[in-house]
Amino acid sequence: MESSDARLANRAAVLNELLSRDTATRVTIAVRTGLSKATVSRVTDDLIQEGLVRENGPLPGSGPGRQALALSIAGEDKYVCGVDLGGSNTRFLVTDVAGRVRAWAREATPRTATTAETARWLTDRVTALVGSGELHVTAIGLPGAVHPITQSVRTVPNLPQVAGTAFTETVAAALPGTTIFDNDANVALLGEVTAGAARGRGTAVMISIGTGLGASVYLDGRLLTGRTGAVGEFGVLPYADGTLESVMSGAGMVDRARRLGFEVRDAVQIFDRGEPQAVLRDATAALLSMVTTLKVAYEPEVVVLGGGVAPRLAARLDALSWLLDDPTPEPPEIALSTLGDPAGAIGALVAALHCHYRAFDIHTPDLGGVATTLLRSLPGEESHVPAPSA
Amino acid sequence: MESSDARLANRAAVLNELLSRDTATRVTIAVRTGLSKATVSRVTDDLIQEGLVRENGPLPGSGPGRQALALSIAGEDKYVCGVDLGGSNTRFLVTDVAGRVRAWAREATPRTATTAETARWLTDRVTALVGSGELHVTAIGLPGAVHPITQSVRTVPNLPQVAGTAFTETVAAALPGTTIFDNDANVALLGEVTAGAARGRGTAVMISIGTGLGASVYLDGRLLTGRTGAVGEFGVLPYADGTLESVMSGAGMVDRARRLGFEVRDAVQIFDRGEPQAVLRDATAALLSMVTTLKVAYEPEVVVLGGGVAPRLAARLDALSWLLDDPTPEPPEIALSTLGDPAGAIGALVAALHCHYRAFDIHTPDLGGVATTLLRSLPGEESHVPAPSA
DNA sequence: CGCATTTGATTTCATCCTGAAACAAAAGAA
DNA sequence: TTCTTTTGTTTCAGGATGAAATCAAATGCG
Repeated sequence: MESSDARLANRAAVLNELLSRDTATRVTIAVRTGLSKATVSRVTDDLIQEGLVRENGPLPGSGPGRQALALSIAGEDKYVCGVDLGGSNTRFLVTDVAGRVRAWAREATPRTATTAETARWLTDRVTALVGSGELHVTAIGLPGAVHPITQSVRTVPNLPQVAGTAFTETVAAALPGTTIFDNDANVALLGEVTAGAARGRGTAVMISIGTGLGASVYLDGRLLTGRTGAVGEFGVLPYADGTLESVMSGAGMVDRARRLGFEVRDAVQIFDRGEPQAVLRDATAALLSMVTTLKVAYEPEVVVLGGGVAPRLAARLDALSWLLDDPTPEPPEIALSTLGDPAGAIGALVAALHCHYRAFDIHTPDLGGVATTLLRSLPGEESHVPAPSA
Repeated sequence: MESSDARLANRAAVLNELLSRDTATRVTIAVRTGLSKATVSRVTDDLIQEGLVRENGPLPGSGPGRQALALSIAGEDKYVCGVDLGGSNTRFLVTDVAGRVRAWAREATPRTATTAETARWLTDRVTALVGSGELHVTAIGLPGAVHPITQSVRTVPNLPQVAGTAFTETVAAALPGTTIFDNDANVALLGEVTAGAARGRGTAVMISIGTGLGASVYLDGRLLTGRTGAVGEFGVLPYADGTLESVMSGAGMVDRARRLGFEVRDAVQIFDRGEPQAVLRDATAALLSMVTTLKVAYEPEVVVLGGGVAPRLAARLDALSWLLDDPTPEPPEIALSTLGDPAGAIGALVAALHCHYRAFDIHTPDLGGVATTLLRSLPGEESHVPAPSA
């Protein structure tokens, strides 16, 4: 199938318009995209033919004149899935291709399982959540560097069974449709850029402080992964007599506290107690150093702090008021993740949607509208599996 | 003037073909670009109408058949200029819009002059070198961060008189055509990417170690400047008890050596003597640290070392064989600048050419051919001013 | 109730651009 | 001179767009 360049751009424009508003007609699309009514009509007809768009009933008109036909994204039974496979918990999110939520879940990750068992567990959960729907794309964020070409996974201290290509290949083989993998920090940032703290920003950086330490970079409208997917592994950089990760990651802080003779369960506890002070002070200083490096490296508009420890760290940052003596003319905003823990699953879902439409040569730069309506359908419950349909 | 998208792309394809080969005909262009003969003919006629392309005499044919008409970039009298305004020396390079060298010069920068005097000095030199030609674009690299929108210059310890907007505005007002400014490390990297050590690479990073310390980033085919032009100022990052710049820049090394009681003229002398060892050791370690940071931040295909000290440092790097124990799966190549000191002027000239053609909506992603032929016309002489033409 | 008005969607038509193919031009070879 | 070969132009069909005319359907007013 070969089509002209302009045609593809117009298809994308029409479809993006449909994705961002929940109700649209041919005329409103023409006005918003700047295309002529004729072109919109033709493109729309094509999209309907291809099954990407559906003509709903007539829209009740407000004034005189013919009733407009409501258009919407078709494919209530075509599903995409976003997964955030974490070191301790895993979140699943299933929507149709318009981003309408179908099911979600949050479960403990089987930490001691083998590669095959973990893969089986994950695909079983996805299959169960998808139910009778037709799964088109699954995007999985996981705590390791994912090679963008080979999909091989590296450096996974938290979840060693997914390293290499065995896990990704097994999962991809067991799931219908396309399966893509990416670093969990990357998909979390994609979530924040699409619908969270970095919404609408052209360039943003996210520091994810969980068990480990990760950074991810969104530059001029694209996630920066690097040739091997290792971009953002700032945790390995030397700091003091260790690495940044050893000082400011959750595991690193707990480790240091224990060596000082403190009994601690997790990093959050350290913050809540305010002890050991040395660990807290060093972690804050390390974060400061990391933000400085990120600033020089990318000049982001905003630095998003994410992960379980982030809210506590942010409070300390404010106390230091380090932003005030920043000599940079236009310093980045510092923001907390607004999506919180589900950011990864939401970002993975956004990646899955991008992937789905890319297969139709449709570039979907802004899924902000989709993601926002999606957010409203996600209450705090742990999981939701739809009743089996007839 | 409004034109279709495909038309612009084809214009660009034809013109890029002409820029990269010194001799071309309509048929060879059609073959190389994949366009049809008809389209090439039409586009070429347009370009000739606009004065961008010229039809030269018939090309002596090798076999039977009609003689082909040679085409070439028009505009022998339309000039562009690249300037590398350094802390101690300034290089000028003037070519026509096809990159054919017209004049060049290297002079000591007037360090104690005022802003107005420096601007006057620079514009006088450019005007003299341009002579009777028609200057279209001047690109100037200077040792400071240049705000990409306001063109305001920041952080210029080496050349304080160009800070702010006074210098850039004065120069732009005094020179005909368009004048653009950028950081000197950025234009040097543009030179290396176009015709030097990073030729043809999609992503590359350059560390420029001169009096000061600068890094520049070329990512996926574009120079990364950041919102305010401050991307790459890794020199300000803290290192040991100072900053990276204080440890591994030329000025910083000299300063540290003198504090240790050594009498040194410049950093090169420190390397040649091999003393003070502490200064050398720290500088090497700092470079190592910087390369590690750059690797994590961008995963470049190649790291280019430039600036006067670079060759000496590179020798030490080899001795450390630090590349061998690099745990990264695909570590970047480390390369010395192959353009050397003129890299900045060449890169500035490339930027000027890009700018010139961009005004015609023609994107020139690869000026490698132009820059290479340009290199051959640049012998080691200090300057060359053309004889005044009638 | 009939008809003008208004708004939505489609169709028609002029325009622009491309590529394939036919055609014209020019040079060398037999 | 005539044929062959290569270059460059012209012609024509095929897509695609936008403006405008046209068709379609709903409201409101006399």
